[in-house]
Amino acid sequence: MNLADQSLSRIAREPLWDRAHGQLREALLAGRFEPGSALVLRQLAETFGTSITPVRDAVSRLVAQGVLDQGPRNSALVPDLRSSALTDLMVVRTELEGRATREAAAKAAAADVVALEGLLADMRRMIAQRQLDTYLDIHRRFHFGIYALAGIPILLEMIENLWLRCGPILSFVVPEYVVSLKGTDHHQAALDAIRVKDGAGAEAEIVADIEEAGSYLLSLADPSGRIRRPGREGARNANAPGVAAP
Amino acid sequence: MNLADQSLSRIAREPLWDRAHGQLREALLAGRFEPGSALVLRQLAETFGTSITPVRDAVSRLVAQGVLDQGPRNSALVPDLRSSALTDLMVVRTELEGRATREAAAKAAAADVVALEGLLADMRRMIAQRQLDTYLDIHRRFHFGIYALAGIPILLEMIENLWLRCGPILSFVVPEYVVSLKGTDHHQAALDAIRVKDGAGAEAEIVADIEEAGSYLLSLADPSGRIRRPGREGARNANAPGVAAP
DNA sequence: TTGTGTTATTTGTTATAACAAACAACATGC
DNA sequence: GCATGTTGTTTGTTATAACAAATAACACAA
Repeated sequence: MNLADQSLSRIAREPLWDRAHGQLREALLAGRFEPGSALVLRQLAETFGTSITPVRDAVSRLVAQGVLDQGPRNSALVPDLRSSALTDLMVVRTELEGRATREAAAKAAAADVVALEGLLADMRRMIAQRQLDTYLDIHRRFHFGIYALAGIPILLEMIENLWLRCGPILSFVVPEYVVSLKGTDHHQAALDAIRVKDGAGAEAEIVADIEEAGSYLLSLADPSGRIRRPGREGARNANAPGVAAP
Repeated sequence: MNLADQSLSRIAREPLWDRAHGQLREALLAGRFEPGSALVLRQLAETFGTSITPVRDAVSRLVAQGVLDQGPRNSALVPDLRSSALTDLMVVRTELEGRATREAAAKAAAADVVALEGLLADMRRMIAQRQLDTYLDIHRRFHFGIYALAGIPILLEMIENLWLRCGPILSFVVPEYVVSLKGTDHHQAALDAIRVKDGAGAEAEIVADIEEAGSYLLSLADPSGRIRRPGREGARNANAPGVAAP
């Protein structure tokens, strides 16, 4: 055995399609894609500085996951959620995230609760400072921090998939709903319930959190059922804004 | 308008990768792939009579859906379910299929129940005649017939994904468990509950059905947790047996 | 015999080009 | 003027070849 084994770490090889997939995922979750817009392979390939092959791979995986819709001509569209689709999504989310929370309450250690408490404090700070982009990120880490405690990888994977499906409109809650601090009390209450291992209580709070945010989003629907971004400024650029080349 | 509109029907264009994806799906569900075996792109391409491009597309979609595992070198493996993974899968399945059944009971019409009763009769006949391959198929149609009544497309899609994940070992229940008719009473009871719109009762029966079959599969696990096919005859051929060229 | 370096083979990844279907713009004919 | 056919452009699909990483087989030296 030589010195190398102690100081050098494993080199991870990440294919281009994997990086493209990751970037698209993050962009979706941050709401940087306009609902209803089409993802054009050659355009994205140019943005990423690759050929269309890895991009096609990344996009088709997203479609397979149900994160992107497939439009006419097998094109990939950013889902333009309607009221009914959102309602359905909420049914599955409450079911799965509720169950995960219940399991988490049974298994959470004191240290886990402390860590989550820290995230909660961060969330409050981000709102106070109007750092709404990073708020969304920490908020996500808080929820998934709970779900991870359940220790059921497959459950976690499916919940992640559901969030990705909501991705394009998730950020719609920021300007108005989040700033009014409406969700935070449910978060705090859920965490308090987890601390005392009250599984049913924790589940109820998380479900309430999801349904309250869902109701707000539903209230944004226009008569046709399409859910629109509440802000007054126009729609952002449709294709891969903010997605830096790898 | 001319005669053509009345006699000719829409021509559906189905890409090669879509057909490959469909065939792999069916083969998985029928248990024609040996758990733990690797899917080799060039081999499948030759089987299908295409280049590797559409095959790669189909396989990568399956991996993205979590239906296939990814092994070293980004290769695609038929999942070799261990006890813990199966247990986790059962948690999510009972949660989702239970909810779907409850919703179905609330919305089922008399005609729906009649149709399901027919499938149930078919299932009994298939067992009696030892047509176990077609039994599995009708059994699947029975379950999904119920879940479809819930009228929640996203829920249905996720349940389908869960079945695909169990696919490689689903057929393990056939030789011993199914023939003993252990599951059929739950099926009948669930349907009876749906008929009288007893959502909770129907849910309980479906959950019991899933958990009973799950327990049986769990009992097949060897000391390492790997779940083996109960029959005495050796493992079937690893790569795409019975998958006809398109 | 055992450890090590080399080579051949396997297999997923990427780029590229040819292809085909859909759509839009335009021109043509009644 | 409106319907219809034509053409060009856009864009996803497929085949092919070159590539790169991992693995296995083998040869050679200590």
